[in-house]
Amino acid sequence: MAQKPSIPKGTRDFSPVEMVKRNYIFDTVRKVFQKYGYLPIETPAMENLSTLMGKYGEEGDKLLFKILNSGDFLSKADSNALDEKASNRVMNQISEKGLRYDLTVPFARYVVQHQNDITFPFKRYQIQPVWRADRPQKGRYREFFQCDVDVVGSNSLLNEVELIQVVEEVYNLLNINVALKINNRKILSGIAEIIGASDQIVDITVAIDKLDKIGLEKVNEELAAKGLSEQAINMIQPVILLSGTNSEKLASLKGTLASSEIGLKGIAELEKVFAYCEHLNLKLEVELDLTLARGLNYYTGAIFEVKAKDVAIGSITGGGRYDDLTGIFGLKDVSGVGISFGADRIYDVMNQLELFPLNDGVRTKVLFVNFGGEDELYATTAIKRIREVGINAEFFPDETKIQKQMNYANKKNIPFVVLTGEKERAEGEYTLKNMLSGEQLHLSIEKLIETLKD
RNA sequence: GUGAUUGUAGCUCAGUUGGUUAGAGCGCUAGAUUGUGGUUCUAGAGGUCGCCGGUUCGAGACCGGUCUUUCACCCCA
Repeated sequence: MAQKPSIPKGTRDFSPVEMVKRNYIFDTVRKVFQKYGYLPIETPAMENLSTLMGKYGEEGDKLLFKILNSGDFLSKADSNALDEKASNRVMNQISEKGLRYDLTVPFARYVVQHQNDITFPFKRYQIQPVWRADRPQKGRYREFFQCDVDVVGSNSLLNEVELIQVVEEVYNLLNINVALKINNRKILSGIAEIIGASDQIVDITVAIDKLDKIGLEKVNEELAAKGLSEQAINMIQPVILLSGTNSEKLASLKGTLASSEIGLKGIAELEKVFAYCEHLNLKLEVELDLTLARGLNYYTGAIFEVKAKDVAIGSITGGGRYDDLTGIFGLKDVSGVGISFGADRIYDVMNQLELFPLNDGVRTKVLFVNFGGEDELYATTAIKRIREVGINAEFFPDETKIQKQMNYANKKNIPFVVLTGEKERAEGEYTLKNMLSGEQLHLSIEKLIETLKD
């Protein structure tokens, strides 16, 4: 047992059964992304730490996987820092690369680096794994796949609306019941502004994000613990407890935020997005949720989150608008908006609800039993013709007992088996066995292909 | 990072207050069946009880550490 190999905590192997299902998800989102004009890119698994650090907040920095420098890295490190066991100082000297934490920041880096080759607005999608060093738990892995779609170089709210359409179409195709929650960072900023706590917007959003989980009282306690005055906490109560339809909520907010220019701008943005969605007659449930904050500190406008309605697993898609992400890398005034589909959580949801269709396209339809000798060529020739018409076929590579070969077909769920021994070869025919019914037919090659086609 | 929790055959799990040679079901291999799988019958293989250390005459069981699993918190897809 001790010698048994293993994989790192929070990572997983994907066997054929799982990969067929995973690819179904990837193929579906890819198809939708392309339909809306997004094109694929890929970026390296590792980035320079300077690219990654400081983009995800303090918490995010801790969750970055760092890669040790090559060679005798310790001899180049500051011996004082080593003696003092000052992890942070030592880390800077022995590691300059890290595994990417998401796809958005590497994308911003990509946009800046390739700005002269890119035509804006630039619409791209990216389906790759990301890594986070937090403790695995339900629906949380250390290595997982994100499917990102982003548009950069356009301020238009049409992009927000389009992404909502993408969400609707993807989950419609996958047959998952979802609700999209939307908020706007500008409204949150407005709220912080009117209570005179603009610098504490992150604390405030993090706290009110927990309303569902811990309840109003605890949220208020947390706000107080963060140093908000009683008066300030009182002022935001109506905001936290806002209810009604989206337009009712917005109307009420307009009153509360009347004196905040930025707050009103956020409201106007949401109004337009809602209006367009209504016009397009989207079936997707889109709900304004002021408790939706999201920790990432680079969002500046819309914030999205999608939850599966039938499974409790946290959000399965998230995103938002970021006005100045490329600014950190030296390219000003490029606004972007994007969302990320969490493939692994979507998989978990679909698996739990048994939503995966039988995927016949990836299954072998017919197995030829190997009789060896001259029969091998006879079979190989027939298999070539069967494959030419697009039917998945395989030939058992070794001449072993038929029992074993039949069993192989059985285990792989192959619906048809062809027997081509001396008898068949002499008659120029093929014995086709239906593995479900057990029925056997003697057929010419033409009839065989015809039968396998339907 | 904090607090719990799990680990015995390939898989799912039994294993009494510490006591001889650690079991079951499923799966696997072989045979019954030399051109027929999925059913049935028979036989067989497969374990350093996660790892390291400690207590004891004696540890799968008790203690410490470590890794792993699962879950909550923080945070997040």
